Amino acid sequence: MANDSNKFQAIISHCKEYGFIFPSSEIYDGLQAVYDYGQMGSELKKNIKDYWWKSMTQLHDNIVGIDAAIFMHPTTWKASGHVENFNDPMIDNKDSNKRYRVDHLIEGFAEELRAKGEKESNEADNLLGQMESLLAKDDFAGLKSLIETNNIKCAVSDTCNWTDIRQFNLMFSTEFGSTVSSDDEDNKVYLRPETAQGIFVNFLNVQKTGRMKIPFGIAQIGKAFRNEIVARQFIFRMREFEQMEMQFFIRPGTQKEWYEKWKTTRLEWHKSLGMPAEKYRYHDHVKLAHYADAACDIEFEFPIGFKELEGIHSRTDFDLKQHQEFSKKKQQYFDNDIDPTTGKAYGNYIPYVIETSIGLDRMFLAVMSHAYEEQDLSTAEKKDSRVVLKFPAKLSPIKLAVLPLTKKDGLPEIAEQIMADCKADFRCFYEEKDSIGKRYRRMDALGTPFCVTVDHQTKEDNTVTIRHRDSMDQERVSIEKLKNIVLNAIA
RNA sequence: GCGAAAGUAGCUCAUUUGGUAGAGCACGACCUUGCCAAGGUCGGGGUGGCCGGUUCGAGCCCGGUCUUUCGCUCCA
Repeated sequence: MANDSNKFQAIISHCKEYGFIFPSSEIYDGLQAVYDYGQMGSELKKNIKDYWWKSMTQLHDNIVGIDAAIFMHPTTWKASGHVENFNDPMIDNKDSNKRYRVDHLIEGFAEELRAKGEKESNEADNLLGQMESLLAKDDFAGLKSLIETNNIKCAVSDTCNWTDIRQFNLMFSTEFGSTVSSDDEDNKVYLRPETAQGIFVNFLNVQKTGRMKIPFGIAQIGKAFRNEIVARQFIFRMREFEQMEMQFFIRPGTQKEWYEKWKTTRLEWHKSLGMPAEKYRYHDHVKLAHYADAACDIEFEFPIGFKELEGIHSRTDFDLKQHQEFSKKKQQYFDNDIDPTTGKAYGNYIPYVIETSIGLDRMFLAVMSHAYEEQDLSTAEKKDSRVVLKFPAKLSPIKLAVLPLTKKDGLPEIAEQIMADCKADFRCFYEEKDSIGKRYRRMDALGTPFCVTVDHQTKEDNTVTIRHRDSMDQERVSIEKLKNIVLNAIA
């Protein structure tokens, strides 16, 4: 455990030192739980994105992508349940540090009263009535004094030593329009807490304009924002993060089989990157969210333990039904296929939905923490070690480093020529400083799968040595074969 | 939010009891070497997180504050 914690720290340091991830606004002491991707990190992140996008859209005939705005009509979040379910006033007991939802605390107390007798039962009704009116007015001071005058205690500490009541909003909000006052509720818009709703509200647009037939999916990659109470553990839980989601629309009654199919498909995707199977496990949800009839996580073994990486949810027709109700626009699909049991078309229905939702930043962390390796290369004569990022080649920020053995005798010129030949096809990096060994190690630390070295023999026979990151083996190949070797490895 | 620890050069760290900061790596120049890091010479770089107090004098003592890490708490 101590070791893994050290490893996690080492990864965080490595990410910063080699330009993968910086704390946000670091010159101002950073901003809690917000991070920036640097010159290497943004490449790796983009490569993960591309791999997901391609496997979802290009390799599935019936899945298309969209890119919906982060701002959405405020009613969206009433329909989705986010406004209702995730902005409860909370209160902490200072002695036990236990946090309660204010309504739960008071309701619990009322239940106790009710159990005592008729007189107390009336008091309870009175109490709940007061609570409702205070809640409706957002009168937190009034609610606190209600708790105190009734001497409502914490079940753990048995004291009445409470903090002020605070409102925890899951969603970030801002004002729409440049001249409105900030307390005007009508102009309040939210930064989306999930990308899914952008897909749901475009369900019919995509279905009709793309002439999509059920079953079909809509994929999207985008930022989402959540006011986590505690956001920590590097990029694992951030307030601003990026999701890669796919909503798959299906005929009602088939959700079980599609849920199972996507559960399997998604795990296969992870394994297709060469990540070991034992690093993954399913975690089935027992307590389901308000919109789901089945849900599981694909967990990955990070250095901080097994944690959620991707969620697969059977969301029923909850979202589309809600949007139909709030928008007063039908969210139905007409299914022309023949139902074998009735001999007639399936007709109109609101589709059911299977969601696959993976955190891009978490995927980044998974790839990074699996790739990171500190190796002891000591021999009897000499102590030696290296840090290597064993990324799958297709995800590596830099694919090929081109290194002239010396910076004279015309070797840099040949190296520049190789650069010119390759850089249109994949990311290359040129370096002529320092000893060749040092340059190899630097490339290892960035996860570059191939280094080619131009030496004096190159001038005679047009061959170079290509050095493989993981094995550190070298082989001599002709320059003209180089590009294909790399292209094959990253295909 | 609570508790604990930490904050000195880009990085990793030193500076015994308070006397105005050093090393290695990294970086720049030059020389040397030339297929797996750490050769030589020279050089640039620090208002010691920030603010205040004690003191003739503070990186070191005291108070506050910010940030980070760990644990608890919370989490669709």
